Amino acid sequence: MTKNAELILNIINASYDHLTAEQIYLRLKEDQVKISLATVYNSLTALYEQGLIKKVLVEGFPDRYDRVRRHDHLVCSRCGRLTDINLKDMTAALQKEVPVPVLSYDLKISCICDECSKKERRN
Amino acid sequence: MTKNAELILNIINASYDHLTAEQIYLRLKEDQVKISLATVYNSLTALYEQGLIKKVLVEGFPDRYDRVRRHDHLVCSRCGRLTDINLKDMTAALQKEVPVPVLSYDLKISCICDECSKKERRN
DNA sequence: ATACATGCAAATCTTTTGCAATCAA
DNA sequence: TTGATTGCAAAAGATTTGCATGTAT
Repeated sequence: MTKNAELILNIINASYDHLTAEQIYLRLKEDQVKISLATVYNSLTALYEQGLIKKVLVEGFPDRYDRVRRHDHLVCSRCGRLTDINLKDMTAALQKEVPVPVLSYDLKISCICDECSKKERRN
Repeated sequence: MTKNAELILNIINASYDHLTAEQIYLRLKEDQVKISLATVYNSLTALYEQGLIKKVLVEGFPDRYDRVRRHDHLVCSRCGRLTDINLKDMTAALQKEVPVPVLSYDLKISCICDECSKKERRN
């Protein structure tokens, strides 16, 4: 684990913001860390392959990075905002329906976030 | 709805294969349809915006296109293969846990497909 | 005639890679 | 010294776009 990778892992684990590679890069620069975007990407890939972080893919947005602790997501269908939600683990229930071993699952719930709701009510 | 868009919609609705834009393009060419890849992409975007098809995003794979009828997916974590699975609609149950209206949800179950299981047992 | 659909090539965006320079053990 | 890490710039892959041309009503 390189020092840079550790910094990046800390940022991800300390934030609920589902940051993109570029946002992580900018945050590091703000903190006066001398690093390139390529190194951010490479470190993210390494962390991902070690299972230390997760990726969240949403149509129309660059990959966002996330903690590994199990949780689900609300996705705003207007602005793409991701919000964590802690639902009960469904692995066992899903396993009853699936003919092969369930390794994990990914649940995204589509909704309209408060901010976008307000915006729409104004118009 | 243009003739090309209709052809593409028919391909998607007639296949369980979760085709990529390029695969759709190749399938059309096989059928002697004169069309460009750009038009395939443009038509897919139009169909998607009209809510007539869905996209399936999986890490490391180009977008794949799918029917709109509600169903969930098994995703092979080795080869990326997508398999439809018909689980009970969970919208009502999720709504009880979520403080904003649930528009829809997307559930991907990670597993290892039969073919990859066999391959691994051989080695 | 008008508006839309098409195809091509170029542009875009995100991410990955080759490689030389640098750093750390 | 040796091997890993870094940064840069270039490449890559997927998708979108500008624009001139073609098509259908």
